[in-house]
Amino acid sequence: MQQKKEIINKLRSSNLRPTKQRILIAKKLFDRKETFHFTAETLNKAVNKKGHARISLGTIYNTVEAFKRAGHIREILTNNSKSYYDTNIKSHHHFYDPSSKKLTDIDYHEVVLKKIPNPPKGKKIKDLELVISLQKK
Amino acid sequence: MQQKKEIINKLRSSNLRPTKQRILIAKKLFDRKETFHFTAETLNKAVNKKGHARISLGTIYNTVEAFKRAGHIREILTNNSKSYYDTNIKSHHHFYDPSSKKLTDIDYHEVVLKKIPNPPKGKKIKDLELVISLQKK
DNA sequence: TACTAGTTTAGAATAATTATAAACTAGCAA
DNA sequence: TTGCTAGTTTATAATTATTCTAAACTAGTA
Repeated sequence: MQQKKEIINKLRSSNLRPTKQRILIAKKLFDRKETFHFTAETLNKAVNKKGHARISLGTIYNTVEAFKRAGHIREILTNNSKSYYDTNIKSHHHFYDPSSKKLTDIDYHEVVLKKIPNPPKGKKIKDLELVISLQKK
Repeated sequence: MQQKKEIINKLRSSNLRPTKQRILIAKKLFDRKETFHFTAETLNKAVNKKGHARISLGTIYNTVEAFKRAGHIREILTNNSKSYYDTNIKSHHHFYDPSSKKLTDIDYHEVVLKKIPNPPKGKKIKDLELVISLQKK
C-alpha cells in the first residue's frame, strides 16, 4: 500500500501540488495491486462514492491529463468514443473485448515481436502497443 | 479503377441499396490505388467538393457505419477524439505520428509476431493490430 | 499572517456523433 | 407505366465526452 507520503512525493516530483483532490485521486489509482483501466467516467464514480468529499468532474479531467503528462498513467488505444487510461505505464499489450468494452492487460513477455519496421526518417519510436480484438459473437 | 457496376454489386452483396449517395461515397473510398485513412470529417470534405451534389453529414456517418458493418472498411485504433477508418481491411499495422495526427500503414509482412498469448477461455481472436507511436519531439 | 501563483469549481461552450421524423426514392408488383 | 412500400436521406435537435472560463479557494512561501 502506498503511503500518503509516497503519493505526495510522486506528485511533488512531477511538479504537481499535492492538493487533497489529487491525493485522493492518486490513492484510488495507485494504491492497488492490479493495474487499473479506467475512463474519466469510471474514475469519477470510484472517487465520488458517498462518504468522500466530492471532487468535480472538471478536476477529474484536469488531474487525469496532468497525470498523463507526468507519465504516471498512459492512454490506451481503442476505437471507443471515450478515452481509456491505464495505471500500468510499462509498454504492454491488451485484449479488447467489444462485447463488454473491457480491456485486459497482456503481460509484455507474452508477446514476442520478431521483426518491426524502421520508423520514418527523422522519427523515433516512442511506444509499441499490440491490441488483440476478440470476436463479438 | 472500379466500375460503377462493381460498386453496385459490392453494395448489393452486403444488402445495401445502391443509392446515388452510397455510390458516390464508395467511389471516393474504393476507387483509388493506395488505401485511404479517413475520418467522417475528411470524407465529408472529399465528397462534398464543389461540383458534386451535396451529401449530408448524417449520410456520411450512416454510410461509414454501414460500410464498417459490412466489412468494407475497418476502424483503426487511436487515442484521438475522432474515429479513424481505413479502406485496407486486411489485418495490418500502423505508425501513428502524434505531431501530425496521421496514420501510416505498415505492411503486414514488415511485422513478425513470434509469440502471442492465448485468448481468454471461450473467446476467439478477431483481429491483431500493432500501433507504433512515434515520439512527439 | 498575508500574499501569490497554482488549483478547483460550477457552469458554459465546443466537438463529434447519434437520434428524430418528415420527405424522398429504389425496387418491385400490378 | 404507375403506384406502393420499405429503406434511405435530410435538416435539425439531442446527446455525449471533453475543454474552456473566470471567480473562489488554498498550498507554499515571505
